[in-house]
Amino acid sequence: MPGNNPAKPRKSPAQSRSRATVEAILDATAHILVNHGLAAASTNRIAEKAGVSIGSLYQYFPNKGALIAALRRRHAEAMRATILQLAGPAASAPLPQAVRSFIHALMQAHRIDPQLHRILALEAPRSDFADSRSDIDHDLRNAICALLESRRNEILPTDLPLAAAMLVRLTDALIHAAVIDNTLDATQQAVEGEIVRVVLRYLQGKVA
Amino acid sequence: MPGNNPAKPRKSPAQSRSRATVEAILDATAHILVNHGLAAASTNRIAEKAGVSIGSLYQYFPNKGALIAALRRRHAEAMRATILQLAGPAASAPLPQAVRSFIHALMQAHRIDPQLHRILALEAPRSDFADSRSDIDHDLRNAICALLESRRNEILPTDLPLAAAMLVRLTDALIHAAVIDNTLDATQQAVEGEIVRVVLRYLQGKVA
Amino acid sequence: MPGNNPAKPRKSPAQSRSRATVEAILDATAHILVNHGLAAASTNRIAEKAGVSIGSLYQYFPNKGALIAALRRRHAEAMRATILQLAGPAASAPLPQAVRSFIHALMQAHRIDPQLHRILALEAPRSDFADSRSDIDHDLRNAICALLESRRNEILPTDLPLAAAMLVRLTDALIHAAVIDNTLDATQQAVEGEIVRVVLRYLQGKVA
Amino acid sequence: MPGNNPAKPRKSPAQSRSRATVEAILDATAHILVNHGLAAASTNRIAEKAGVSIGSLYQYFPNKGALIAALRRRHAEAMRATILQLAGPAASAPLPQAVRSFIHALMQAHRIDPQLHRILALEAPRSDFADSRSDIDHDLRNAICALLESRRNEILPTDLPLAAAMLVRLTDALIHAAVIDNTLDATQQAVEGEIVRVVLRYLQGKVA
DNA sequence: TATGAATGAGTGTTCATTCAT
DNA sequence: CATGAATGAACACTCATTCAT
Repeated sequence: MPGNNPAKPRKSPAQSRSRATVEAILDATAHILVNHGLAAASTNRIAEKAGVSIGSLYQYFPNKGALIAALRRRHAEAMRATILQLAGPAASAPLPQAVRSFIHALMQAHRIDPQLHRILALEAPRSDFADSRSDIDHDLRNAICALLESRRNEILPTDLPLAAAMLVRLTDALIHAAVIDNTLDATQQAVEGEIVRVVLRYLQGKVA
Repeated sequence: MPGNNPAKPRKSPAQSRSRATVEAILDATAHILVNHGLAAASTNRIAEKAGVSIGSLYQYFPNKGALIAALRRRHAEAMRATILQLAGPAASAPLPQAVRSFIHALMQAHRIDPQLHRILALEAPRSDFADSRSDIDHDLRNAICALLESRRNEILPTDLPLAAAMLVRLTDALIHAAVIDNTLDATQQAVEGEIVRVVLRYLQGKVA
Repeated sequence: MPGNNPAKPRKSPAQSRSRATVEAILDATAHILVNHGLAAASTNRIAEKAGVSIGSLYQYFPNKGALIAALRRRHAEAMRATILQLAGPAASAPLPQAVRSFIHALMQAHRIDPQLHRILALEAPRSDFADSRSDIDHDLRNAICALLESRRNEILPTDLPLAAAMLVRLTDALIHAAVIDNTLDATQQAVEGEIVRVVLRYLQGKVA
Repeated sequence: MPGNNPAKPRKSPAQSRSRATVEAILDATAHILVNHGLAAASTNRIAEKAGVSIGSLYQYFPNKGALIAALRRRHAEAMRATILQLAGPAASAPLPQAVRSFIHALMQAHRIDPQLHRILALEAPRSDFADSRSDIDHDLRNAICALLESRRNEILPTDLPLAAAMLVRLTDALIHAAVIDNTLDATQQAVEGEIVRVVLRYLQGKVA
């Protein structure tokens, strides 16, 4: 009998409705950010685009900053998942292969929604709330630092935390240039190879 | 016409007054951006700080975007001058020395007004695509590309425009991290040396 | 009909549940008014505090004004009961004693929940003209008028309805100052004595 | 020649324009408070009624509270002037005459704009800013206390500060009842006489 | 009958920009 | 040319109330 399924918890429909609303709001936010810019992303416009009343938006997000932060979190989570999936297995491979996998994973992660990534990374105010960008960077830094330490006798740099921090910034900047700003006048494949070379030469003085 | 001296004056005092007013407005803008943040930089507040009426501000700048753009231009010009002065002479030095000078020049340029640079680079909305940041980057890219080409037999990369573009982005990102965000947990001297190593190993496979 | 006991039950549990819900809502309203102020007393917050859904709140009260009015009524009823209990027996006492008892009863009534009384009396918007404050004042006025008339040869005022009305306002204002606003810079005991003197001198020209 | 009068200071027209705008805003505020109540007095509505843009309103008042406070101040000033003018001369008269003048002055002051007075006294939130009501009460209390002290051997009360405070509250409440709420069922003249009697009997045990 | 997600008119306030003087 | 009073669209956010479930 439809409409009276005792297996489903009573609260479930309400929860799924809520979740759908939240997703619609986040989707609308991303859409407006990407297509009209941060300045155009007013809460009223977001609500309208989401097909939801402004009151509903504020039922789920206490203020605009929290909304942006949630979107940031969602996006960061997607990137993190991609990175983990693609780079995780390569952590124990020989260094050149590990670096190649890592760079590839980062580039793929940046391809999830490059325009959104650009706005969240560059324009959205950092001081708002729960900066997930620094979170992901921090995790990455730690992971890379560990990876370097496990091979400290194969590599040239001695201040490993510094090397790790620099690698994170460096790769991030180059990948942004390649994937997001497209200011490198070269195919993304070519750039990927060149980033690998930058990193391997920095770490080992050679590529192979 | 009485007193119409075609040499230069007559108009000059007015022009120098104008220039002084423009400078006062730009100074006030920079001061407020640095000390109170982008959100506090309203045109009325800028005019007040500059000791000028809001009407006068709009006599010199058609809108707020033009004001920010002018400040950006002025700041970029100061950086460009610093870079030219410090790195120019080293262009013909041996590669390691040239790289060292270049990196040092870039770091000094970022030390002119790091907080202003941060806001202009990351927070202030760029009004149109033809902005001064890409200008300075473009010039830098050309200069470096020329430098690489004049030593194409000493270096490993073969796609020199790509290498130049990557070096610009890479150094900029690392210098920002060191000078502006201070997120590298190391002294600026140490970072400067490490950036030099990244670049030289990328170019030559070795530092010396 | 099985189990249909005509005595009282069947309906009673539902009614008592209703009453309990209403009481919970009124309690929550009073609590929020006293502890967080009128501005914080939103219907949603009241419902939450009462452990009831916002829908249920509107099942029992057609709108917010009715809710406040009900709370006002409940509070007035409590005050009325206190006054009746404390002042009733003294109605037939000699005038000075009667006045003393009356004033004391009024002060005690204002001590039931002074903070709530303050908000209901001063801040909460009165929805319609037929409010309980005028009710209690009206009853009081009549009672006092009767008391004065039964002693019209002992007292100075001749327009007894006017005297009664003035006494009600006068005592109310002074008790508010003493118990609620505490703006008299004197102990409540001292104020009570002084109010008695004001009243007795007005009625008799002397205290004893 | 019209439009070029060098006798008038340059800033004068601007100042008079400003003053007119401020007055218009305060007038509009008072009008809306009186005719539509506190709840209807939104800043946008006030600006509209004043024939002024909402921006202008905020040029002269930093927030709504300051606007209400300014209105309160203006009204209190008018009342204070009336009281001073009518009661000032009587301060040195014999007590009965002084009391009569005082009460009369207070009643006249409350007749300036009774409805506005009612809203400012009862509904407008006290916690906002510069509570002029307490100011005027405080001044009154001090004035009356001084008056009582100069005649301490003619009067019955011994705690003069308390007596003064009570007289202020008492007269205020009775005048409100007479002039503003009109809940005394008597002519204002009759009430005025009766208030005088309350006060004189309290102070002297007799009226003459 | 109870629930709570959803509504949307309305609030106080800001600020880039204009224009009469 | 300079002034600064004036503008008003726009913003982030609230809350009494409704209604599908």
